[in-house]
Amino acid sequence: MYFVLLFYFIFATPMKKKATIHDIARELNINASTVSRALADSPRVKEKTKKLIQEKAAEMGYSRNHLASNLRTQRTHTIGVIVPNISRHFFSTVIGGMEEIVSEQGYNLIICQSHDSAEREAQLVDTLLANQVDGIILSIATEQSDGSHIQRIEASGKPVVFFDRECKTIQGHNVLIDDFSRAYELTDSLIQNGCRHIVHLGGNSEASIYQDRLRGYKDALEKNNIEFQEDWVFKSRLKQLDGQEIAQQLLAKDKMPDAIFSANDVAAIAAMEVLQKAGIRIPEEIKVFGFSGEPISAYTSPALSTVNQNPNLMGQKTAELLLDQINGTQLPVHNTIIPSEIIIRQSSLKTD
Amino acid sequence: MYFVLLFYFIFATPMKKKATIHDIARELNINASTVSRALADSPRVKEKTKKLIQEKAAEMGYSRNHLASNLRTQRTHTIGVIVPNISRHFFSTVIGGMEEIVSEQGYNLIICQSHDSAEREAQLVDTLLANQVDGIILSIATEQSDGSHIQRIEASGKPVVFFDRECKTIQGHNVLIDDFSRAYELTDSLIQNGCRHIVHLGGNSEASIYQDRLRGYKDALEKNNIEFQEDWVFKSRLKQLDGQEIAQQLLAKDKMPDAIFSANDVAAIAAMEVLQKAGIRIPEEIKVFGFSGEPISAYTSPALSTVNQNPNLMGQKTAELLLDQINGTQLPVHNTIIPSEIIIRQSSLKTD
DNA sequence: ATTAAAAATACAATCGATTGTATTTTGTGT
DNA sequence: ACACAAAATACAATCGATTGTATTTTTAAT
Repeated sequence: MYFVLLFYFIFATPMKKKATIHDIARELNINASTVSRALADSPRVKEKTKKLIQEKAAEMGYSRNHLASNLRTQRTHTIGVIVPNISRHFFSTVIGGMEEIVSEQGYNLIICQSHDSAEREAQLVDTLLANQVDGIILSIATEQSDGSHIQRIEASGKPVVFFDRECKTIQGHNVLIDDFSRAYELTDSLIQNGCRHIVHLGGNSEASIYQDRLRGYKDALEKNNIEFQEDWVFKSRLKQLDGQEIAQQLLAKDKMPDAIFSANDVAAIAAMEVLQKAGIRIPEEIKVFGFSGEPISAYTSPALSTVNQNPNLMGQKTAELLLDQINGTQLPVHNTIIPSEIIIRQSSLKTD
Repeated sequence: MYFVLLFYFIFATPMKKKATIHDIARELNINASTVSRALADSPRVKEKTKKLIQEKAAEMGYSRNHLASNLRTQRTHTIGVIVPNISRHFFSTVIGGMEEIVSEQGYNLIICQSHDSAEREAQLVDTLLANQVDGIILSIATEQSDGSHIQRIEASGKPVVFFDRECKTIQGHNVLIDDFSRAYELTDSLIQNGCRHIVHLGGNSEASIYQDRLRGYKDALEKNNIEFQEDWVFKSRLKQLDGQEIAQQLLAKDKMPDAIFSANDVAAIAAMEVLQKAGIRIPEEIKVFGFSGEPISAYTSPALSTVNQNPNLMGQKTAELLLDQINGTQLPVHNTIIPSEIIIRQSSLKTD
């Protein structure tokens, strides 16, 4: 037995026991509650003993155990964030914006990726709730789901804010851009530049953003007296491969479109490359318009027209809204619209 | 008093008290410890009562409180990650790789940004330690520091792995690429393509990666009998603005260089744009080589030569190494080198 | 039926900090 | 010096789950 202890101390020395308030209390012949109050700078402790305790704490390398503190106070100062994919520029920028806001108030973010899987998203929600986060920020997976995990958040009473993808399962705060208007504007811009046969690369039709972009497209066609054609719409996950495949399909057709409106930049760029390799000139023969404002879009040749979604601002607003809820400033549930604008570049311009 | 309670229940209804193991125990006239064991599927509980308990738990919507559990077990299954900036493609991809690995073993990541400030980094380290993370992954800020916060990690006995930026403060695991060799190779490649006057845009000279890239550059010059000139090296933070300013400085000189080796892509692209706007043709008059493999580099015109750092793999290896340490598989401290390769594109090619 | 062994469950301490209440100490006025 | 209020500190319960030990119940063997 002693042998084992010896063994333990020799080989596991890094495992130093951290000092607790009780250790400090013992050293000073004082009660732990006083130590706790002193370290919290409570007026209930005499200045002199406060100083004594704080010095001893520093000397012993004390650091408050947040687990214990959080358990007692029922607050963790931690916010759970679930996004489809952290390495997409849009999302990492949104998160950057959130971080700016929450860190000012001493909050931390736990960031998780759903990879657009509803099942994983549900898992993550449960983990976050079990970890007692103070609130959840969620960009819902495009994959269809019964929304039961969303209801679990609601049942927990924890504040939640949705961004980018609107939540229809429960009444909650959504921070969005006006996908419909931007889609309308960009489609209209293509038409003004002479396009009459505009193909749309759309995303999962369960997701509100893709529904709205499609609606904007349809509406612009209608207003310009262009008949909407079902087979001009290609639905996919809008990954690089999807863009490439759809471009191939277009190349195989008798009649090529004179424009492509892709619901994201990744697919737009992929399609553009395939078309160009096949000898098609952009924007002369086909104009292309993307969506989501990836930084790459400025560097493609020709530069890709797209939509700036102000992701940093979106992150800030989302975080502010959540903190307001956490702090009890009960705001009426509503949707916040973040300003956005279409960016017209070479790829969609008229050429004479 | 009752009135206050009434008020509370009417207006704060979302605040539902979650069921605890004690609640379940009370309902079943059983002891909480048995409930705890049943939910952990311990063999010490009869199958019949286990089922009873699990059903009741489900019925009451029970969910384990990780705070309490973590406090007792002294493990949080949470890993703290500190990176300079989450929205840089390299880092978000590294994090993606980490997440793939740790989520398999039921771990979560707390992701923080240091913005390359040593002070903020130190703060974050303390917060993470106070939150009792099971380990820390760190890409050290380039800003100089006394390294005291690194020593605090060591003192805590918590496992730590460094990646991308080597830690010289303490002996620890580092996951790196061979910056020296890649810098050597790319400089040599420029020389083979006829360049004799190669300017280097370097980063903070405290950071090992920038030291090594500079060394590779110097070494390649020396091996090719080209005299190293101090004023060919421009040190900066390698942001967009830095690249632009340095390009302006170059334009103002009597004799322009015939190549630029930038220690990152952002500065390389910024410089390239300024030079091109001034009428200089790339790669005909000046060849440019970047570093870090930003996706944008493939889309600039001309496409930018760069170095692929395999960030996803780097994240995976880093996470594996940390988990090994957490799980007690004590590996000897060492540096892990992730394969990397130079990507030669249009911007650095010889033109005849 | 008796009893030892094995199985199942109950008890109680613990993790570390917080906080309402009780107690002791200090200070003031007379 | 005494009473009394105010200030400072101590006590003890609590947050919710875990776990070593003690106790009760069940099973099996004689």
